[in-house]
Amino acid sequence: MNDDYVWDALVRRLSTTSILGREDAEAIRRLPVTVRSFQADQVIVRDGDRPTECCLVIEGFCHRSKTISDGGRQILSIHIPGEIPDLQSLHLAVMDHDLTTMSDCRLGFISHSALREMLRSRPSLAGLFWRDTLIDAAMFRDWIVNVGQRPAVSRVAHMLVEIRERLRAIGRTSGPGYTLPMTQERIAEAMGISPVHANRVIRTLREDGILDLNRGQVTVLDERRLQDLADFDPRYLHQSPAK
DNA sequence: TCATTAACTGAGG
DNA sequence: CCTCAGTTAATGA
Repeated sequence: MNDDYVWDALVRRLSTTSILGREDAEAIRRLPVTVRSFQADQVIVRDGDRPTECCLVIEGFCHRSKTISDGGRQILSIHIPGEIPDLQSLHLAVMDHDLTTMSDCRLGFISHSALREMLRSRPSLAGLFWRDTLIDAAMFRDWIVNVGQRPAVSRVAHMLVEIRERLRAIGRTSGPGYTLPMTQERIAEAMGISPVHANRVIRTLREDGILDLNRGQVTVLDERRLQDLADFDPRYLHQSPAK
């Protein structure tokens, strides 16, 4: 049940953002986990739920979102393997947003009690998970700035660069492109623009020879201009351990 | 279902 | 007047 691959992305990610000792890594790998497969667009945890376990993304992409009364949905964050998007449910009893799969996913569920026990007995890991939560908050701040201040073309460019850098950190991409299973409608929901405008923005990126986005396949055509447009400073990802 | 495009509209600089 | 973006609607893959 504790197949190594389940934890690989998480251990790799934590080793990138923090200093993860061998014993701490082994303690993580000893956590009891239930692995389940999900299809795309399945709600994992719903706004208002009171979860008793946390969800580790093992394979696939998820997002967190909130829906307002008129049905409009804002995607708040995108999650890749090695992340625990609802870690907050460990300390906040009631979910204040939805967690949904964006692609077919393999997810690992870890009980709150097992996580609490591990964090109680290993203060170094408690500190490390705290740091992870703060990085999550830093990413939210960046997301707000992106959606609130940048023009739509930069917004999309910024998000695509961020996801690429995060995939790189866990060794899931290296070349000039990567796979991101998002429809234009979902990109629109993430960027706070209409689907039609998302389409226009993507066309602009393609026509300007900066980047192509085709059925979930991202291809970078001009790295320099993409960086310029994205206005991307990776500091907020905190991918190097604090000294 | 998802992507594409045109046409029109309005806000704001 | 120009750019950006929302809406509507038609059409294509």
